[in-house]
Amino acid sequence: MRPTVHTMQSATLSHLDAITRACRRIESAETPPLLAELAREAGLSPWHFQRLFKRHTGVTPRHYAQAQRARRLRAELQGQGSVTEAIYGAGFGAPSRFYENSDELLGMTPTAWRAGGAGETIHFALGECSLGAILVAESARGLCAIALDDHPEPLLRELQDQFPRAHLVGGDVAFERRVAQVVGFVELPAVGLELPLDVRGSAFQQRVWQALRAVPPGTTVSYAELARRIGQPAAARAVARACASNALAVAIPCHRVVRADGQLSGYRWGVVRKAALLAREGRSPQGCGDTGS
DNA sequence: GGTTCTCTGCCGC
DNA sequence: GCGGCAGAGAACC
Repeated sequence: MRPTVHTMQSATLSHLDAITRACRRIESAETPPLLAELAREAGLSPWHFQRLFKRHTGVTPRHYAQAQRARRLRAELQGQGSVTEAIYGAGFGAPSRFYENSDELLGMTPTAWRAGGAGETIHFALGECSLGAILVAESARGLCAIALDDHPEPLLRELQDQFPRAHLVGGDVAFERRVAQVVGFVELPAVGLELPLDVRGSAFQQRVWQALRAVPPGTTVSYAELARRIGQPAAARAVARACASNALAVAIPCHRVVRADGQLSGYRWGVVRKAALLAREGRSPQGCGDTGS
């Protein structure tokens, strides 16, 4: 667009482009392409390409390929073939390769996943709290969604998008008590939430969310600091994306992540709610930027 | 259990 | 910013 900025940004832009192409390449490949191959296509050395890839995506090319394979396995398991066929179809060299890590990949055996996962039942309920409408959803493994909005309708649509194949069950009286419990927690996060969480995400996202849960109420942390805490100081942007992908408001306290200067950055469920949550925890949203690093 | 591939720290240009 | 090496470790067969 503007030729004057060309020299400043072209390197970064072409990197992003090359990494995006590499991602698409990994996604479409039958078996994961070699690092050297991806690097050659990006016009970079394997070492440098590997570093760039991780800086921008938060994961290494291999991790990305593994996540891709896990996604493909879930898709294969939706089909009619045997579990073994699905495992081979997803790109595993042998069933044993998969079973070594099945718990990490699916959280259960593939047969159980197929039986319960695809036709999974998720109980949900909508309620009201001081922050507006709230939706709470729970799978057999634990709470899988806590979401906030001004109105209940978008929350329900969002839940349907999040679990398109699941059997969503609302209006369950027993479950209403669970919602009351969660609302109580949202009103007073310091009391803690003693409920199992069904946290679904990539290995990287899981690490970020785990680090978030270690941030105590009444304190805040910057994206950069959070990136440091998971041992990837250069991955602040990827950390921010992982925070934004959080499906469990307040339980995974992404509202406690603020910009390095203490200003509030975005919040999936609205910056106003983020400010309210922080104020409630005894942390004024501004002028407290020192995250104590 | 050996081989191949990946990843990272470090250094040089 | 980028390339390259060494060494450790993971993944694979």
